[in-house]
Amino acid sequence: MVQTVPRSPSRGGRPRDPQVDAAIVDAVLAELAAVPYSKMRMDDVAQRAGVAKTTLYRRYPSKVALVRATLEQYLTRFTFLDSSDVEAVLSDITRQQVDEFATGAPGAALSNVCAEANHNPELAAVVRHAFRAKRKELARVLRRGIADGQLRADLDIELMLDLLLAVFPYRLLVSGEPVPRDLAARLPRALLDGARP
Amino acid sequence: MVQTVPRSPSRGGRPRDPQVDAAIVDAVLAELAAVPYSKMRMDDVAQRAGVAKTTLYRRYPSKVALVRATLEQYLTRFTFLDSSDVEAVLSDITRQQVDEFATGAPGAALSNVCAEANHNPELAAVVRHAFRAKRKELARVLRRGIADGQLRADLDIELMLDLLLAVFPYRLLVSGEPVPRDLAARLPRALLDGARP
DNA sequence: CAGTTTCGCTACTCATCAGTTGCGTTACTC
DNA sequence: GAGTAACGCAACTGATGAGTAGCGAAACTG
Repeated sequence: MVQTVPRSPSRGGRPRDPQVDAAIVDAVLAELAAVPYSKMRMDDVAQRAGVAKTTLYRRYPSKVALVRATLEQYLTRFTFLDSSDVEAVLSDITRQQVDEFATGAPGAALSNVCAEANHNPELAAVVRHAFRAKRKELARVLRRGIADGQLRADLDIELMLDLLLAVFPYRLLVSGEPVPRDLAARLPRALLDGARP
Repeated sequence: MVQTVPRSPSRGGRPRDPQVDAAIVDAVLAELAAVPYSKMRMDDVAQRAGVAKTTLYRRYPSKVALVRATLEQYLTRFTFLDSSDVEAVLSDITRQQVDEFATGAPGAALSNVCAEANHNPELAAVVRHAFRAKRKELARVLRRGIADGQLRADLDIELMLDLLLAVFPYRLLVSGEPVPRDLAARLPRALLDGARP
């Protein structure tokens, strides 16, 4: 867990402006949506946040620390639907992915970070930790589905997880094709066709 | 189609060494397997190829031109199995992908280029052209499978293509997990489970 | 042979950008 | 008020790396 540079413990002095914190995070996400990590410039982040570059370095020791902290904050937003209906849970997951990846800056930023993470261990750790957590949760859903007879007993769970999570990044990062919104419904339907007992 | 810098048309003079051409291509693939595009240095390519940097610039006007030309050459290697058995064709495709992505420098280079292509239109064009060609060919296989009754008539072909091609890049670029070799068999099997009439 | 082009080598130019420094100002605490 | 830390601003350092220039030598053509 990357921390911002902490204030020195002694009290007193002008307090940090929390609006500045928020503005910086937003600016990083916006910049990363537009350019890859390697081309994201600290000057641009500062300017977009309406902040001096020195202010960035008062909070984060380096560019990578800034991005890491921003990502960690961003990646905690995913949630899981609490339902015993496997198809409902999976549809909800894919719908969230469509919302993230198909539209808006954060999804584009995430795909850019994935691209960079390929050879930036610091960022890879953050991204992979988040995706692993998601996989773990999803695996539990599938095992429960097997236990109560919604899914085949010999289901290839690991592969199923890949298929659920792979399509959206693939379209953004590799094929470059747009992500149609109805994919949120088509994906779990197609996968479950082969997964029922 | 990026060309090497052509020799001036007048004949005479020392001919280009074709071994140098090959060494350069190999060196680019090897470098790109180790570092992302943005960190690939022309000096390193030259050194690995056992060639002077000026020699690179005699053939390619810029870094991006060098990488593009190398990729175009590399991406023409994929082939399709000529068989009427859909599962056989799909298994062959996934096997080729495993060979490419799970092992060896070229696959790692490709994933690195995919990462860079995310915001480098010049490279994106090359990669996407190659993947689009592959999709087209695969779509034909699936339609044939529907026509002769191997596959369901209401199969979601587009989604099927995504699922066939997405898993390997996903593992490399996003989840960072290794690509087990038996995925080549598990993937088409799982997909066909839900695709038969 | 003369002419031409490739090639290795060394050294250079030049732009970019992360991170720093110093200073004046502002907003708090005691 | 005095002390302290957050801010903006502007100028700077220092490293990195794409692309270039000039040289001497090697390899071909006529």
